[in-house]
Amino acid sequence: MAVEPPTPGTARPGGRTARVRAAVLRAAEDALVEHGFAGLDLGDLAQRAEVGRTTVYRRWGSTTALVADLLTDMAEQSLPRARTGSLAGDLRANAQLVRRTLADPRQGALFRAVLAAANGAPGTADPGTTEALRRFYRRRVEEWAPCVTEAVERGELPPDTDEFEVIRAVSAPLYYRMLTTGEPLDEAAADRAAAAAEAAARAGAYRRP
Amino acid sequence: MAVEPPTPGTARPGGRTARVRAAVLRAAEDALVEHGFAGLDLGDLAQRAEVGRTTVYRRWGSTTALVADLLTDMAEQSLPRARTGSLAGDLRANAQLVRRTLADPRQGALFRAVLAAANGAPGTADPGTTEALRRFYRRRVEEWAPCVTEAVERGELPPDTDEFEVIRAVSAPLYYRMLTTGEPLDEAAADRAAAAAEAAARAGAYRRP
DNA sequence: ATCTTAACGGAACGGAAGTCCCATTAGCGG
DNA sequence: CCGCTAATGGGACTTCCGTTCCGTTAAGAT
Repeated sequence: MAVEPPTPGTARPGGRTARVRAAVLRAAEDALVEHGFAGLDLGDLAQRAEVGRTTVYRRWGSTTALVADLLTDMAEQSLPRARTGSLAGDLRANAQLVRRTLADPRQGALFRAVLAAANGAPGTADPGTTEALRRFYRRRVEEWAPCVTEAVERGELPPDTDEFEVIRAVSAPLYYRMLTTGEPLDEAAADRAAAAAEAAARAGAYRRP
Repeated sequence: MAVEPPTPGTARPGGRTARVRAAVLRAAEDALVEHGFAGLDLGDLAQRAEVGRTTVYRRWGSTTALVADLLTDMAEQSLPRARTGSLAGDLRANAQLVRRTLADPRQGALFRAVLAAANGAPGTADPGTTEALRRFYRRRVEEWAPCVTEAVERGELPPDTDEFEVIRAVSAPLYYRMLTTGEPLDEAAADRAAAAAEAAARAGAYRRP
């Protein structure tokens, strides 16, 4: 006569449970790309994943919690950074990677939906979604930060440069453009983002206080 | 035996209709601040605004359409730009204004909710919301762009500098920080955003192609 | 001031989203 | 290989969102 298990899917994570999770997360991606976060329906998801409706409700409970799980899954697939030898080249490579991701119909829609999910329901929804999003971006930034550190060591940048802030400065204009304007994310925009971040970093705008 | 009117609220926009609109939009702001866009419920809104549920559904129909109307309303309250005399001062003033807005509990939550609404439901929802958001930001950028134009005329920046892009470059890092990291939007972050945009502009990173 | 009808609002309706119950399936430890 | 039970899934049930119907109110024109 044990009470309810704390969180379903933790005691027996292998085999079927893992298969169900993968199927639902993949279905969630598809649904987010098609209908966005606002149109995410757990019942529809169960059909897509060929999984019982009850299972989806029991395992995740809410759409935001499911997005949190999806973000955790996405964070595990980290992309290796470039190593071109120069700061300009590395930042350009990073900018083009971000641009390609956001400009891709599928990936771009997914990122917009995920951002909306994490920022569209404060207080009410579980804070786990916001935390998952932060972890995702922290990880991505940490992956590329060494580019800046190396540039500092080569003497290209001031010694007390905040390497994380430089990497974020590359992505920021691309995200801002995607979210607030309808202008396309072309390669020129990515190159400009990288060039601007580099110029600002050289001028010492990202030195630690 | 006329058919349904095209859009309710257009033939008799005065008096009660205007009062209802104002009450509902204000209630929508409150609800967005409290529960975010995902928790926006038209029925609850009607109660807050002390208005018939039917009216809200007939006038706006969906939560995204209501946010679109709210954005149109917000766009009309444009804030005057600063005139400090120097590019650095003007950009700092703009950065601090944006920072203050996003850091404010009410305004910040409202902006996150609105961004989520406009970017969280692509395809399915009316594209009017996205368009309203773009108009809002186009207007804000146009309000501040003269700062950059004047700096160009004073010879502080390259002649073919894209003034809109410089203004966007000031906001971008602040929005990116708000959306992807949990770090607070302090005054130092705003000053850094302004300094970075200025340095990049001086280096010619925002020259038109 | 009066008339027309656009717009509002209460109430009842239909349907879908989310929950509960319980039988069935299949991890995982022995 | 066997047994225990975590996890799944079908179906009934409940609740609430969005729509429809229709009478009432008041905006705007004459």
